[in-house]
Amino acid sequence: MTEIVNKMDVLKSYIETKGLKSTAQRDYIADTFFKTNTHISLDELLKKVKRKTPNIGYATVYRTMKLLTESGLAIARQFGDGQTRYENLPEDGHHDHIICIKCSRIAEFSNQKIEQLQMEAAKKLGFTVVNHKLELYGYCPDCV
Amino acid sequence: MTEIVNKMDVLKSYIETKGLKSTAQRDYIADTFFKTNTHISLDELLKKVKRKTPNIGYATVYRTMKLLTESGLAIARQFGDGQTRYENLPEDGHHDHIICIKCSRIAEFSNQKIEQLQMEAAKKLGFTVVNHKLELYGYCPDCV
DNA sequence: TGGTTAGATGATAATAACTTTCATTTTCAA
DNA sequence: TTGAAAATGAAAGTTATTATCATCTAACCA
Repeated sequence: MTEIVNKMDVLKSYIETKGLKSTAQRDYIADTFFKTNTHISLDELLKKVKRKTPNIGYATVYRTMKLLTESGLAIARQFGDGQTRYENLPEDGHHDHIICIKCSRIAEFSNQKIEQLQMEAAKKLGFTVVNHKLELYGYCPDCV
Repeated sequence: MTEIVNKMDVLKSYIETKGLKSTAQRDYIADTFFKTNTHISLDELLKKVKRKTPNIGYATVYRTMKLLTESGLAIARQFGDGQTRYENLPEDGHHDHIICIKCSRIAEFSNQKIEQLQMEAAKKLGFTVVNHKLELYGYCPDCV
């Protein structure tokens, strides 16, 4: 609950900083997204939003998610199915994904040791890491 | 040199197994791709191929890369620029990528310890890993 | 070897996802 | 309140990918 309020506040302040205006549509789309746990696509989010407000258009959802991505409140990801999927900013820090190649189920995990080794590997090449993406592909317990 | 011959042989046997026919166009596209070190897009590969055989069409390049991907000789990747890029099957085992978010330079690295930790993390969730993708994003030595 | 046929090709059309445009509506600071 | 700036929704435009279709060609066989 406090989570949702906080994200909304972050969004509000981002909007204010950028000199944008707040609208009912954007608020509702953002709120709906913030309450989502899955990696949602634009079409899926649009469908969800339309249940209560049928007159919202695809473009508005698109623009809202673009804004949320810019502000760091959403993360855009490509899992290889040809669609961009949006993920909520995790409260408890970064996590990685493991995707079942049979049923498409996505589980999450995080491993501090891996992160550390990544940093070290990058450093060796003279790179500075600001972000990373780790995806494992395999079979989930139900599909093995 | 032997590398290219081997990959061609693998392709030939894959074609035979599947009951397909061999063609000059496909051979030339595959050969060109095998000699490529970069993560090449369809358009880039088409351009390369057209230098010697201008009458080859996009569709043939597309279909050839699809075939190479199916046969495991190429790896399709999405680095987030909206295009699928194809990478040669590495001789020396799997590697990961580190991408400069300023100049787009892509460096490669591999770390056995990371791979091992991935396996362990997956196992904890009951998953079996068959593949993975690790990308670090940051600044390269020239762009820091 | 020539005929047959299933696969391959190249041009083009069709999709699908994403992005932009534009007329209109809404927000909000003065 | 009002007017400039931003937002919206519908629709059009892009871009990359995939499918279609009329030939063409490889490869097997009589």
